[in-house]
Amino acid sequence: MEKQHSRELTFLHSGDSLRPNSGVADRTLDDSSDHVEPHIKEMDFFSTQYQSHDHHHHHQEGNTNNNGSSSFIDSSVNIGLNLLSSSPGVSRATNEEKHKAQESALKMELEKLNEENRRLRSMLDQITKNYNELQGQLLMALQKQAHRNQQEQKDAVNGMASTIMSVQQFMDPRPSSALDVNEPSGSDDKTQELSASPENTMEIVSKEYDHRMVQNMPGKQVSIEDSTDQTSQNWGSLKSPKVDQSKNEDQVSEVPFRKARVSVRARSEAPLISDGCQWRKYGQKMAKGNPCPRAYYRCTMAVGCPVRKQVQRCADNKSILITTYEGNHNHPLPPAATAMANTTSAAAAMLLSGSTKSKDGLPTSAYYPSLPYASSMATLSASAPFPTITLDLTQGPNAVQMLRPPPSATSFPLPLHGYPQLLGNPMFGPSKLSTASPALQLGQRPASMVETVTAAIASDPNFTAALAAAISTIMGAPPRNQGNSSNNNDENNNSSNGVGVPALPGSPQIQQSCTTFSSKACTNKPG
DNA sequence: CGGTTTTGACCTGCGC
DNA sequence: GCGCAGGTCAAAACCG
Repeated sequence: MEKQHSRELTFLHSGDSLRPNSGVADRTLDDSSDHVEPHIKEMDFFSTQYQSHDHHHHHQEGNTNNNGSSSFIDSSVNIGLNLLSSSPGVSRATNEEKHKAQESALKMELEKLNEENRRLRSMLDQITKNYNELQGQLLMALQKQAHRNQQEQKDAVNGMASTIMSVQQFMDPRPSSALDVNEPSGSDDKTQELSASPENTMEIVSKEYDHRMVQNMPGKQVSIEDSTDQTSQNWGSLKSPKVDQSKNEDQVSEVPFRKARVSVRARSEAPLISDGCQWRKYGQKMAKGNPCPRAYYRCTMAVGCPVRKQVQRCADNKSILITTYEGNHNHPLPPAATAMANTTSAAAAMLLSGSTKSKDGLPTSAYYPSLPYASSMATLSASAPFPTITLDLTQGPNAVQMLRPPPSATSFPLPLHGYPQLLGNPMFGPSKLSTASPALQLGQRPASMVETVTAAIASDPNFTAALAAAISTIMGAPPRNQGNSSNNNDENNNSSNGVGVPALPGSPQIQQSCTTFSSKACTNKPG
């Protein structure tokens, strides 16, 4: 079991080289240490892992040789084992010695375990980072494609020029961020806002985007006195759309879409999905039609952070946890949180960009014909006050699914094929394997992989959230891009724009107004 | 002691 | 205008 986690982690770590034929690793371990106890294997594996990570990707990279890398720990571990198991009949003195030896061996093991834990953590961090990076690239690619689609539609429909314009600006990383950022009078540092972190930049952009949506004007006019105030303004604007709306009739059509909602449903037994941010609960309410209370959280990572989220279990299926994010962080985010933010932002961006084109505001769904999964994302709910995107991670590979009745569990395009690294993702593991349609999902092949990874990572909600975010994003992207880009650069961070996307430490265009995991799919009432 | 959670009250929007 | 429901506030309780 544990051995398997390790393996999974290894693959994840090596990232793109994740392959179905994990048997290689199996063999390596099995051959070299068949008689060693599981936990020992684990240690061995981890350490190996770590080494390979730090130096070069030893064997995992493609070298199928099974020897080598496991010697280090094995030897040390074996010492303890031998001490433990050898010699049933000896004198007392020897026994005492033996005990001492055992003690020391156990201590050593403990220490090693601790070390391994630390290493694992760093590995997880790295993995998360890698995912984030990939995600960012994918998002960019996504945006580009969406942009293209819009252009096409634009050609087809001229009347929508203004809205498309706003979308385009939204898509364009540089201008938008540059626009608003330059004037954070109240904020500490423009430079900080600009470059400090991807998140920041994105925040700014998103804010601007909000305003654009509200005022239907290309940016910057809105004075962003203070990032905090700004965002809170946006937040407030949610409640009083009519005020802004009164400015212009044209905007009327936009108003309902000012705030996109990204609804993500995921199976989780945990009361709360840790997404890398710090939250403070500020309220709880019983929502109509749902026996489970809805909890309200506020981001406390920064003083004025306007981001809030709602958490509620689905009335139909209480194993499904629905989390709703709203607002933009006005502070740097940890990797895990970034992933989530990026994902929801991207989804919302897609929704918004698509929504701008549907003047009816009808519950349309296919705004991105060329994006198989994205198409299902951009679904608007006519009844909802805000456009809502539902990232349904409780379904199958069709994980990303917007406000649509889930297709029968049998249909399986399995985009995962294109995303080997996803196979090891806990997000799919726990949900699918344990509940929905186990066999169908990943059952036959790398099922074990998923399971093990799931088991291994399930304990780390942060990681889960991050991966969930990454996945949900990836799922919305065309498989090809993913396959290519994934391999390019896990470690290469920002500079690695295999996709040809502007480097940007973070996709500025992404972070839009608000991201929401809403419960509309299962609990919300129309109205 | 500071931060978080709990929980009832309050505010606001919306439908009738 | 009234009632309902969603969302927020804020004091008290709780926790590390």
